[in-house]
Amino acid sequence: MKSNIPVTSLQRLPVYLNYLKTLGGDVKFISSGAIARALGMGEVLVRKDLAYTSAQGRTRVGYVLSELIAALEDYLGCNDIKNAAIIGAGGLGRALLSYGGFGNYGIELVAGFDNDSSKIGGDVAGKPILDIADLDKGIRELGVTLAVICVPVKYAQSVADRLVECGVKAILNFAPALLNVPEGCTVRNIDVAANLAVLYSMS
Amino acid sequence: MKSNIPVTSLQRLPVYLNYLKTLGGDVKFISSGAIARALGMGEVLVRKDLAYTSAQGRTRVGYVLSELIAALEDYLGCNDIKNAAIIGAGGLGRALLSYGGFGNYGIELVAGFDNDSSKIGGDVAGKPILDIADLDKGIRELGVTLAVICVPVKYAQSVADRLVECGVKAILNFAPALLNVPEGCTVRNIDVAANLAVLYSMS
DNA sequence: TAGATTGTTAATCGATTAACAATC
DNA sequence: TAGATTGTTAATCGATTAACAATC
Repeated sequence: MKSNIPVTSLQRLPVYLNYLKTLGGDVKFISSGAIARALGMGEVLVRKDLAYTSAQGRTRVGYVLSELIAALEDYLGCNDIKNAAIIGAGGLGRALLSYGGFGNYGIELVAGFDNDSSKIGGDVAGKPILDIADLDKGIRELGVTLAVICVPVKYAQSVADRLVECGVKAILNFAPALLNVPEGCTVRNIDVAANLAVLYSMS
Repeated sequence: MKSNIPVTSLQRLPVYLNYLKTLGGDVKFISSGAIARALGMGEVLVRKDLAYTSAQGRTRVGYVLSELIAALEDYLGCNDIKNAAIIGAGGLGRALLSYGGFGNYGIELVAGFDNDSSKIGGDVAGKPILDIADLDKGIRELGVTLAVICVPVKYAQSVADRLVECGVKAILNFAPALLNVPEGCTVRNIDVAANLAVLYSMS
């Protein structure tokens, strides 16, 4: 959808946004050089990345901080509200339901799903836990387009199939499973243990 | 440490390992082509990646599955036991303490740390929750070299500083903060909300 | 043998960096 | 004006892919 931005650039945009938001209200302008120094990157790369958005720098001055933040938010779709669901209300699923950071990107968590009858009907941080047997109905009725899979690995593929079937466009998968999904749905796996092992191998 | 393997290759090794482990006990050999097809990648890339490990394929046959798994485990250090701690025993921290997947990579979770007196002295999944005031002492005594930061963003940098001070070599950071650490310590941030937003932008 | 597969060398592709003109 | 900064074009670098010799 996002024309021709490299994925690597796209992945850096939230990093810029995050950093810019930490700057106090007295900062009005910021240059690509200053951003680059703060983030330990090359300044040309910063300018190129920012150029994919609608941000416009001013020569001799840099970028107007508020405009730059707005451009990044706009590009990342933070102003389009998107509904998301957490599938699996175990420890991780519940932690994510309680996490407030999704709102920064226009993502609204609308429900969790689980198969445990002691959880179904309850809520976490105000978000209802629904019966995973009603996943399809719930996803459709709530207009969910993003999902996070936090179910045990053996259920992950069937959950993904049902999500795709219901029109979910992007899935973040915490189960250590390779999910097979058709074109039109984007999946990303996050394997915390593997990440830590790789970090260790790098050090 | 790992000579000259590209980070991109290194990050794929756990994916191969995971896939290979799902293959039933009746599979004795596997070719790079079969792996590539299953994972949707190019077969030359698979061979190149595997060549960084001690794996040796056999012409006409492929790799001996058990040998290949062993080579990957060896390369990723799954046979060196490394002690890890989770800093912050909120929802996410506790979920990670309960997660059994670390053992696959030779990572042993030895403790959680928190500042909440109602949690200190307790345990999660058999792992003790220690007082974060004693972080330095605990990390040193327990021989922790890997850490996962799950504390609120405002504490993240100071926790990181203390971890580095105590010799922690790799940090996985779930707080949405840019951590400043010296050479010799590797940090990786995981921002679940940003990941989901990027996925959405890609679709 | 013919065919399948590995491992490596060369070619391609894409992302990052360097150079620089434009501008205020 | 001089200097700082953007945005873009060209060069470099690194990772992926293609080609192919070796082998069983």
